[in-house]
Amino acid sequence: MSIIDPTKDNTRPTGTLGALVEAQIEQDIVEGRFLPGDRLDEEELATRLSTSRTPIREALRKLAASGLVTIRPRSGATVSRPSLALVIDLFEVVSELEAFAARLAAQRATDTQLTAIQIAHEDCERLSQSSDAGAYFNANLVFHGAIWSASNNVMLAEQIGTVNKRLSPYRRQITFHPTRKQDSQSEHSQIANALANRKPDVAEKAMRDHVMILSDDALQLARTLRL
Amino acid sequence: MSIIDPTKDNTRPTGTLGALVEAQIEQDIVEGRFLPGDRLDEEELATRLSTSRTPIREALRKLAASGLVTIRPRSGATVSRPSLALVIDLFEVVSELEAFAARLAAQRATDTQLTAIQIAHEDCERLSQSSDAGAYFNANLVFHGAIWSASNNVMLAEQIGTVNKRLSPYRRQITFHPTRKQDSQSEHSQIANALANRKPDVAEKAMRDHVMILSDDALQLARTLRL
DNA sequence: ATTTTTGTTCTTGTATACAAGAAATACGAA
DNA sequence: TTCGTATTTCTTGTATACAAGAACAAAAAT
Repeated sequence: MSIIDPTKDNTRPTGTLGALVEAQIEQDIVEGRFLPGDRLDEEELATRLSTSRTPIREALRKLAASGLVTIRPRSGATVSRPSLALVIDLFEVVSELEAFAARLAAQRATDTQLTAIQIAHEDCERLSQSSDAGAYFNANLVFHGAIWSASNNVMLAEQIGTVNKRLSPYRRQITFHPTRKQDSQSEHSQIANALANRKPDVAEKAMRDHVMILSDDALQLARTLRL
Repeated sequence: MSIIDPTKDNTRPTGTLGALVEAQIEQDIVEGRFLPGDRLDEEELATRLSTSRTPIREALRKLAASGLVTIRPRSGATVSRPSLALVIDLFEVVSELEAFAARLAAQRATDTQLTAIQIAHEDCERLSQSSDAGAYFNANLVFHGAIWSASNNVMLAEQIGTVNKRLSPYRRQITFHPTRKQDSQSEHSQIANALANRKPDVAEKAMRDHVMILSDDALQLARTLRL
């Protein structure tokens, strides 16, 4: 498991690498290379990212503020491992936010944004046939992201993104389910249609249901993993 | 303007003061002693809070992650001064979240939580007569907080709290309007009634409208302040 | 055997030193 | 004067040293 991407140049000595450090750690969590509960040793991270503890600490604080990391005073940082109850709460919040984004998108999306959604939808369609689960996961993210963006509410999009990052450890594995991809696609179609026809109520409901189903799957998984 | 509370002992040499530093700076922003746009000089804060730059920097990073502070690389930190468009977006998000919280509270609040809401409502009523605008502002916050908490969704309550902190510079001054307090109280009554009678739809709508009106007032103020 | 206690080690928390970029200022030319 | 440029100063970014609490392990007592 190589944390550092060998294709990237990590030898550059100067620059504001604090931000890079944060991005790197965040990626490692979101993409599942660090798992919930994993200890994040400052010195270990520092040597691994070839820097000192200072930028690491600052990055960890930021990630803690966003909820991705938990810091216990004098005890170090770990990847957040929220209780099942908290994960349920998070899903509840994100489904409401995404539903709201869909409503706003139906009201406000520009034509360009609508076509972007359509294209993302078609990409999903294509990849739902393929066996590359990771690719479908990413395409799915693009589809949802296009809607957040089409809500034309920057803060809403940001909030959804933050919450989604916290949920990604639990969401990531779901699309592996074979039948789920088919269902998901038909739900996407409903959503895309509602947006294209500018039906806020329909879009909102379709999106809420869609995310809720995802939530249920994720929660079932979380339960079997004895979260 | 004394940033440091003179009643507190700030001479203690040890302890995990990083958290205290963060809380202190956050308070200074939320309570309006630092205004949007104000520069947050690390060394100045360090001497003022009688510590070194390290804890200050870590606190500033955390606050930046929560949106209260903006850090431009190699240029230092300032209190975030979002554009009018962003403030509008934030209000839109928070009104939706609070509306959702009201809906959930109507569905799930325990009897104890309902009475807490009722008591907070009565406190508001009492203080709406008084001339102490700050006291009313705080009572109002308690009333809303009781509802967030009664939603029995920890993450939702947390999110609303975070967004509200970002808006506090713009919200704080509104309750000064004399007629507004009366209207606000009647809106609170509607909300409290809907919750007591467990009418989710009514509670949701009443809360959304209530927050929206506050938003409009705040935005008008923000406009006159040439945000 | 279990539990308590004590000591050691390891990690985090804080302070400080140094490096390096940004802002401000002063100077010179048009 | 005004603009451009060079220089200086100041602040932030990073590394490291030291302090202090927490986790761990070993030993002693029950």
